Amino acid sequence: MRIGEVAERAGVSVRALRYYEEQGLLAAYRSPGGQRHYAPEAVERVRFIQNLYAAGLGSKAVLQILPCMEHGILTQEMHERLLAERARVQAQLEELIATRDKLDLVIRSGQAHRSGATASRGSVPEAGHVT
Amino acid sequence: MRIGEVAERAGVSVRALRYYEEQGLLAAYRSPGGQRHYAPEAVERVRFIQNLYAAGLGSKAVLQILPCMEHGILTQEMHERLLAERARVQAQLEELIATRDKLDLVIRSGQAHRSGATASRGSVPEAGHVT
DNA sequence: CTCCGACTTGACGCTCACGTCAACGTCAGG
DNA sequence: CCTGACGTTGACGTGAGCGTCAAGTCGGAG
Repeated sequence: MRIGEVAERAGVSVRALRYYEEQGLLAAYRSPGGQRHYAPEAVERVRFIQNLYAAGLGSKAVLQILPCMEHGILTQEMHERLLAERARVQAQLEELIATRDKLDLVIRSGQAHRSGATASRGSVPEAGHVT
Repeated sequence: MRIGEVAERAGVSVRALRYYEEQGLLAAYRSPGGQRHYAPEAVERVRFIQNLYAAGLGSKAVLQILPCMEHGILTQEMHERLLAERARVQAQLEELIATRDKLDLVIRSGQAHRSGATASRGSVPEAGHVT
């Protein structure tokens, strides 16, 4: 696959893919003319990179974590690093849940202040969340 | 309270508080000499601002959402806006959970490749999460 | 009154994950 | 060979949420 197709399938820009290569996150074979060609697995790899970015990790962190995905070899240091990153993700997760619940409070209290009946189509948060 | 105390209690920098005021997110009374003085509630307000930032909202979004926290009045437009933001937070939440689980997979598979016994002190992820 | 730490207003710097423009090369179809 | 879509490198731009320095002011203890 060439860069445009990968970009479209993974839902990112072409520029982003070149940036990933520049950061050492995503390798590409080159055609004789110099064009990048990617293996099909690149698409999922890019999606995972996006996940890590969304989790608040920077390029350096992603660069250190990504190799472990592929070959599954963990040094002692990498193992601790992964645990630390997992903990950060988990903490961020719990903060996000708290924030979501605060938003729900505002929405529900606002609901009480409204006059007419508003049909709730499943998007209105109910009390007692599990996830 | 003056700005330094608010900053310390809320766990942010003095610069951040001035930035919030600049963005209209956090009002402050002024002493005759021009120094900022805050009500005690400012601390929690700042924490909530941080929560919203961490949830990926920008200053504009926070600016529109914050007033609803205080007086609890919701226009139709604001209600929809809040629902939309909640949906985004929820989506981000689910992506984060997926990312965490992927990290767990890497950690656990790496665990299998290790030689000796590694004492798990509750920090090693187990299968079958609920939250 | 003096002193010193906390505060003030600018204003510029920084990081990061790209966006965007310029100028040019590649490649498959007709 | 020609065309047009797609690709290349290089470089500068962007936006947000502050960090940081400069030069001066405020305010309470002694």
